[in-house]
Amino acid sequence: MKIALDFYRRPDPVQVAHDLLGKYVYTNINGVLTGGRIVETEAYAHINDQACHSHLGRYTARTQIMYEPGGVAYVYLVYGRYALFNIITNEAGKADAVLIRGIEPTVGIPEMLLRRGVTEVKRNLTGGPGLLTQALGISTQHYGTDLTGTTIWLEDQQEPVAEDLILASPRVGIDYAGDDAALPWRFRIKGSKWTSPAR
DNA sequence: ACATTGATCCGCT
DNA sequence: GCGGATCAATGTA
Repeated sequence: MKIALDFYRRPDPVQVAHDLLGKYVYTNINGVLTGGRIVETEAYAHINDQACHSHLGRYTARTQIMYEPGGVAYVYLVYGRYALFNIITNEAGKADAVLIRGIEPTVGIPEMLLRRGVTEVKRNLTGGPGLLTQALGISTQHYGTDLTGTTIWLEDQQEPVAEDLILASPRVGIDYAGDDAALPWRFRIKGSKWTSPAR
């Protein structure tokens, strides 16, 4: 089942990030299907969260898509090298987002190896936010893509993740956010070898 | 128009 | 465990 808009438009991005674990993300780019199971996410909120690009109503050329109704892709370049794939959540004007940080590859593995320029199926194929975008072929040209369309979409395969397998911890790489960096808004499936290295 | 800064990854120690 | 790559977006003037 493709995930419908009401899933993304719920008001709490932390809940959406939590619920995305165990779901599947697919891309069909240049006619090639690739995809995998989501094992790591992070939530960003537009209020009371200095780490979020839209915090306190910042509205710029980069962040304008965040103010759309939930269910579109927010892709941006970080450190001049890596595209990061976010899902916009909540209703129009409430610019929340969930960053997809890690997936377990399931479909189109040969193509993903090719795109990543590696030969082994191990963590550095899709385990990390800048890596899974390369593997899935997601780039900044997918900024604003409708996630209920046929280029990038998510599916619920009815494989819920047991609550005691979900690890909530502080987000990484956002020291500039002050106290908000301590919020436990990073979700991982315990024991998955496809998440970012432990910290 | 210019200077600063990252929601990261990789290679070397 | 640490530092460098590398550049678009953002803030400041």
